[in-house]
Amino acid sequence: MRDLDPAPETAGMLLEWYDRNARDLPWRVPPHRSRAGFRADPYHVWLSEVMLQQTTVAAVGPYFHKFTTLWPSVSHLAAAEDADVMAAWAGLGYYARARNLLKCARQVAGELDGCFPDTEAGLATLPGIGPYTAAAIAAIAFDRPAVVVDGNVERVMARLFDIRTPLPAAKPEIKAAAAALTPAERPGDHAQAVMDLGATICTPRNPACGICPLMAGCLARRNGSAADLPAKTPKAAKPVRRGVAYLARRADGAILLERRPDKGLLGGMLGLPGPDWGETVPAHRPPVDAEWRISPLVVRHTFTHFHLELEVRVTELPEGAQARSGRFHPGAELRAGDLPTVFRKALKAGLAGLDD
DNA sequence: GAGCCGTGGAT
DNA sequence: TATCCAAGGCT
Repeated sequence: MRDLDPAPETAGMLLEWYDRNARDLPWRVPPHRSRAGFRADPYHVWLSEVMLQQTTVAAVGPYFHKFTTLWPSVSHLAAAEDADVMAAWAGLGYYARARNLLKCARQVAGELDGCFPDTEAGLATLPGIGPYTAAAIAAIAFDRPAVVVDGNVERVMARLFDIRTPLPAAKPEIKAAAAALTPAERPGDHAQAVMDLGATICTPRNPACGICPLMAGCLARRNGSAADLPAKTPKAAKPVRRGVAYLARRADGAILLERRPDKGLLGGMLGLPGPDWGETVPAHRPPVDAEWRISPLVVRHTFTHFHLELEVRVTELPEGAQARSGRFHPGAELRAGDLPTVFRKALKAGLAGLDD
């Protein structure tokens, strides 16, 4: 591994930049208060960090507000109903995070007296808290000099040290670089400073090197490689999967929904019934024996690793109708916002087909 | 290590 | 339209 000594003034310049340019985020203690010794509520740090996993600040904002309003502490969250938490998370994606969030909350409330562990190792034992999140909470909430490495840090380090090894093979080298830069003082602000820098200046495309506080010491800028870093091994193309979703509406307006199994795609979430999605639509029976019509609107949706084309079939049923599985949700309690996005789209397409 | 797991915005 | 990508974790 290459020698990765940053210029001695680099970390200090980064913190000075952060003191002047830190973004105002709902879960953040601003630098002037951090310097005065104030720390963020560990519950807020944990909740925001889990929500921010592979998710933009803009998307997280309303969800963070909703969760902290509904459940002001980890103990409140631990006491919540599973279905309420999954419904509140609907639309944010990566639903295993919501299931692990509840597991973690119940573990903290039930076994740890409502207090999060204050060390990186302790945090890392909890569900949904991996290497990044453990380090981030330890640094931000508990002032531990943990080495925080997320996608922003990877990009900033790859450029600062002109690391051309492609990810993920470059991870050890990048971790060493981040460790060499992490200060003993204000490690939480330092971590947030690197991430803010990556989000606003050292961006994936068109990095604003001209206004970067670290421009003097940046090897990629000197070598002209900044725009090409970090290198990544190419990803596989997304295949197309096909499926059918059934929208059954009773005369009283209730709609048939199923809760999906806890594991796998959209695990634990409500959805429209239908066969599993695959290269072709498998032979199957509809959830109710009825006359089904095909909505003219095909739903297209892209997941992490495949494109989906979903046909929506619709029917109207008498008031007392029964289904083989799932539950009819009265129109009054049915909120499209409680569904994952693909089923919000399917519901909309199906209702248009029913009402045309 | 590599596949699985969402979504919406930017380019 | 197609691709990339965002404060990753789990298996």
